[in-house]
Amino acid sequence: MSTDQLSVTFAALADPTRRAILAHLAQGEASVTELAQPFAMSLPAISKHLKVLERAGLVTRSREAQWRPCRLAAEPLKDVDHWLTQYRQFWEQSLDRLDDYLQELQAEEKKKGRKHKT
Amino acid sequence: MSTDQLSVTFAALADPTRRAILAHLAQGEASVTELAQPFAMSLPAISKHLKVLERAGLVTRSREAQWRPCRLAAEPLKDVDHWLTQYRQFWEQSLDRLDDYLQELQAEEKKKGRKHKT
DNA sequence: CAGTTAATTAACTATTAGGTTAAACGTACT
DNA sequence: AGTACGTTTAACCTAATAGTTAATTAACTG
Repeated sequence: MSTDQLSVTFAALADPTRRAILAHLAQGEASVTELAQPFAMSLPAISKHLKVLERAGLVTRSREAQWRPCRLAAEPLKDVDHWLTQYRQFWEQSLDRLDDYLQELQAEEKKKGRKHKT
Repeated sequence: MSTDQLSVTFAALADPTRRAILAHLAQGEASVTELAQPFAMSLPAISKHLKVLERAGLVTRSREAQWRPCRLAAEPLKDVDHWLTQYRQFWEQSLDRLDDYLQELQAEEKKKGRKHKT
């Protein structure tokens, strides 16, 4: 795996379990066992997923007695969002083209309408 | 690797070579050799990267004589953008909090101001 | 038809990812 | 001190990634 920040972030996001964990954390802090609960997967597996998320900077952890509560950290997602901006025109553009097309259709309809009226 | 669309897309993006290829294609259509040119990497390696991008739906290809020109397809990026929306509040929120803080400071300033006036 | 150019496929190698079970660690409870 | 709870580490397995070189396919060119 590449080690640049964006690659590490994308790699971390390329797993449904990890994305589900992030979604859970979006609701607020949670312990490892809590996070593991929805999955048919051993605790060490979840622990590894968390480590991946942590290395990507998407999760931070504190210590509280024997628990290691996890929190969402959104900065890398912000970076992804920023990276996306250079491509946004490509789907907005096609919407614009669809818009153009629809407007053209409407214009056509108007013409026909006029024709029918005359 | 997981086979759901989003995982496949993120995995495809988790490589700097592939992201550079996308950036190149954002400038317009290009052949495999053209795309390979900036990299110190064999052609088959690029071919494989292109296949990954193609499977993720990020690139489409046509045939033109012995060339197989590649084009950017942005739909999966749109999906990523959409997925991100559920997290946008997390970095906008912190800006809001900064906003709140600044407003509080201002309010404080006003109070002081009033005090001085009275 | 022979040769050249563009790209892919095949076969191989090394590394990493994602999972397992079993053992160890750290803290709290009695 | 001993036990229970929450979590991580160790050791291992399998499959997938990312790269290589060599051979192959496909289309144009003289």
